[in-house]
Order: sequence, then C-alpha cells, then structure tokens
Amino acid sequence: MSEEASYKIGDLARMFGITARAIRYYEELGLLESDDRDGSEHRRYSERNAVRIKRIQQLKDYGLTLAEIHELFDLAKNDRTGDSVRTSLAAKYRARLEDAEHRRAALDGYIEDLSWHIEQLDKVHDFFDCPGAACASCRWSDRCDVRLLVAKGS
Amino acid sequence: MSEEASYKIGDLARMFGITARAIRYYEELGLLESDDRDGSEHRRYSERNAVRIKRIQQLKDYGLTLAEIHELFDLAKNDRTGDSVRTSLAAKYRARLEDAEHRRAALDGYIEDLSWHIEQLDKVHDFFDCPGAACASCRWSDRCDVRLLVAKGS
DNA sequence: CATGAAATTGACCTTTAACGTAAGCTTTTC
DNA sequence: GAAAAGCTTACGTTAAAGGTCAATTTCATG
Repeated sequence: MSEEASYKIGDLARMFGITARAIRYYEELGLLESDDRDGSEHRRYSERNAVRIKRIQQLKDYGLTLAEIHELFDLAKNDRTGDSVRTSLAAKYRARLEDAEHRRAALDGYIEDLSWHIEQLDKVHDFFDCPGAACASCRWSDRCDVRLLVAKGS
Repeated sequence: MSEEASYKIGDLARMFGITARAIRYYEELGLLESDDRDGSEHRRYSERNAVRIKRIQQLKDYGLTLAEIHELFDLAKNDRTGDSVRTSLAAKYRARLEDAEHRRAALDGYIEDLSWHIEQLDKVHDFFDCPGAACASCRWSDRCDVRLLVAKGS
C-alpha cells in the first residue's frame, strides 16, 4: 500500500515460471498491459499487472484458453457500464454456462460408460462391434440405430 | 441376418456424411478394417464395419479424440484375454476414469464460477485485478496468494 | 470393349493454440 | 564499457483430423 512496486518483464517471468515471450504474447493478445512508464523502451509492471498474470494462470490451469480468458476480461471490463450492457452480459454468460453444462453432460456420459466397462470386465462382451438390435445384453442397443444403416444403404 | 451386406467406401461415406478420405484415415489409424474381399483392389465393407464407423462417430460426438477411441477399441479387443491382462486393463480404465473425473471437477469449478458471476452482475466488482487481501468482498481472496508475489519478488 | 464413374496410393496442405527460437539491435546496469 | 536484459520482427513448432491435388487403376455397364 505504501511503495509502488515496479517489475521488469524478467522479474515477472521468474516469479511465475514463464518466459518473457509469454508475457509479451499476453500483451499482444490484449490480456495484459504494461505501464510503459516515463517513455522508457522497456516495459514496466505494477503489482496490479502481476496479479493479472496470476489470474491468467489460474484460469489457464482451470482449463480455459487464452481466448476465453480474454473474453472474460473483456466482460469484466464492461461490467462497470449501464444496465443494457449488463443484460447482454448476462446473456453471454448464460450461453457459456449452457455450453459448459453440455460439455459436462458429455463427460458424465463418458465417466458412466467407463465405470460400467470397469464393472463389466468379467462379463466380457464385444460391444464395440455389436450392431445392437440382435444382441440382448448390448448396452449400446438404445444408441445404435441399425435401422438407420439399413434404411440409408441401397 | 440373412444377406451379407457389402458396401463400397463411397456408400459408407454417403451413409455417414463423411468423406472417403476420412474412412481411409480411420483405417490408417487402425480404427477400422476393410474386408478386402476376394483380393479385389477396392475396399469392401460389411455391416460390422459400418457399425464400427457409427461407434467412431458416437464417441467422437461425445468429445473423444480418435486416439482415445483407438485406445478404447484396443482395450475392448484385449477384453477377451485372461485374468492377468484383465486386471491391468482395469487399472488402465481406472486411470482414464480418474482423469475424466479430474476434468469434470475443473468443469464444475468453471460452472460454479460462471453461475456466481451471473448472480453477481449487479454487485459489480473488479475482481480480475484485485490483489485479494486488501479487498474484503473479493471472492478470489482465498485463491490469490499475494504473499507469493511479495515473497518471490526481489 | 470402350468409357465414365469411383477407388487407389502418396504426398503435401490446412487450421488453431500457445508460445519457442533466432537475429540483429538498443538499453540498462554494474 | 561490457555484460545482461530487453526490444521488435518474423518464422518455426506440435498435434488433430482430415482436405486437396495428382496421376493411375479398377469397376460397372451399354
């Protein structure tokens, strides 16, 4: 709160275990700004900038792409504006939410299948090649539409 | 069950809305085999092969990469073997399961955060740049270790 | 058997992500 | 006044899932 910290790009790189190139790249993408203090040629970074990098790392670890992070930052930036923007923001968030929930559902299906497969390891069944209908114990039967194959074939 | 269907590569391509190149590519990766019936130069496909492609599509829609699908097929192929193999298989499955559950947890976190953000749209707060400790209402406070910044800085 | 449609192999091309790496030059810092 | 660090520019990288020629061959059919 008292002294204004001022880092050089290499400092931040060391602090976060990334390269200077990465930091410049973030700037290039518009994820980060440098202070560019007193017209020097070298970038200068404040504590605030450092925090920003930490955010980027967190969100990255989190699975987001830099583009997604950019989106979030942009949204946050616009957060200070009026109500109309606010509602459009809400819409965007909700879209992303739906998307994520969709991906989650897919993952859940995958997990379920894998769990099932683990359980079934002793009752081995060749479900990968089973056409479904002909096979009583085939768990794929509801997903494998053999009629589709037959109908579309000549 | 009576007539043995025999498709040409173009038939399957049309049936599944993919290109012949894609089908050959699957073969190239070892995901698919053609019957190569009676030494003809042109590939021939049985109903079984067609089902296989359908499986590939399902698993793909599902979010798996072709490499992952390959793994699954290999595992399924090995399913017919003895007990020692069986247990090592179980281990592999469980590893993948853990992996998937980890990804799921990350996604859940993302969903949670997004939901929170939607809720908070009217109590706007600049949490992206907030260092955490100094800010009481900052939800990042527990994740943002400012001491880390201070400690590692010169 | 002639011919047009469909298949074959092989090789290179494409796109996106997130930087890596090198070159040549300038600025700080000791 | 060097060495160390930084600057810009620009091309390289890796992986995924095919796309796109190209030159040649095979299949099906009247």
